[in-house]
Amino acid sequence: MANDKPITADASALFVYFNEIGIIAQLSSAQFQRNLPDGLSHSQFSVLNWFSRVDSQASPGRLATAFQVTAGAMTNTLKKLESKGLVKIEPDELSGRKKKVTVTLKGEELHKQAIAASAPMFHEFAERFPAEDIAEQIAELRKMREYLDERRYR
Amino acid sequence: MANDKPITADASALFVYFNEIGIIAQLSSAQFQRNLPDGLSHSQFSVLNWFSRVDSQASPGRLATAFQVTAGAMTNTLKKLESKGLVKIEPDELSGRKKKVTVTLKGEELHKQAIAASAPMFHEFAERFPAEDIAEQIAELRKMREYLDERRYR
DNA sequence: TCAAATTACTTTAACATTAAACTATTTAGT
DNA sequence: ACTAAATAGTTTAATGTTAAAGTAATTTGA
Repeated sequence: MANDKPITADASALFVYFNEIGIIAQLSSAQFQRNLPDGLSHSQFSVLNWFSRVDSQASPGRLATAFQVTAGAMTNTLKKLESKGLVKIEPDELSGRKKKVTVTLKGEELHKQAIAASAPMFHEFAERFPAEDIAEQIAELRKMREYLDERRYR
Repeated sequence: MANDKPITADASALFVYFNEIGIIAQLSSAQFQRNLPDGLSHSQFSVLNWFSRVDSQASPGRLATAFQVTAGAMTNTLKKLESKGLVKIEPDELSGRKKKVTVTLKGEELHKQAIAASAPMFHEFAERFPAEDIAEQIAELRKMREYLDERRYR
């Protein structure tokens, strides 16, 4: 295992960068979870959120990849969402191996409700952090997210 | 539960902001974990990293608070670190309820090794993202992290 | 065409985390 | 000084995630 290239200032800064991001993710998600409608876990919310953000339908495998969880974990999450009537799971008409998952109307509503429930929190943040700064940061963060997203398939 | 204040553009941007951060945290931590020395879990590494970043000693409770995990989870993590000789757990001489946790030399070395193992990855990132941009982003992220850190105690 | 490899999803055992109950110690109030 | 409340940490049962093995369907290629 030959890699004794020293850690440069740049690489070290990136370690700090990802560390800060990890802490913010943990703290903000803990805050957010407190406001979730009863019985909706973070992973369940994430699936509903994905449907509102990315596509209106997906296979279980596509969702598992998107969230970097195993197929088994996604089977579990989708079963719970289905049992609450928040998603619909149908066989895929093009392939007997796949399934087609879509959000139900009830699912969409609960997603909206979850977001609305944390609106006060977001407003509190918004008072403290200028919209312009956040917009700039989003642009930068998006670059990193897209890079990581591409990179992981290689 | 009366809060029907609508979600403004600002609050909505913050939702996107935290979403991007959450995805980056997930993808980068998954990458990072692949390089961890055998038998060192992410939570175990985090504790070692905290000691190198924040303080040279701590009680289990302080660590649990720092990572937003329950005291039970920290008991478990510390037991494993102790059984591998990476931390030392002693009674606190000032209080019979508390314990004093410190990193051992072996723990410090494994921490360094873990960071060194992911150096190639960080160098790859460093090529793609200018040091200046990262430095600016760290400054912004730090503000948010500090704000969240204060906020959670209220 | 048919056997082997791959793909999609599910099931299961092991492990990490949580909430809640529990033990032990310290602090506060009278 | 005593008692009640608070604090620090541990244990336990339940839940969610993973890795690995299992089932079923599809694709590849000789």
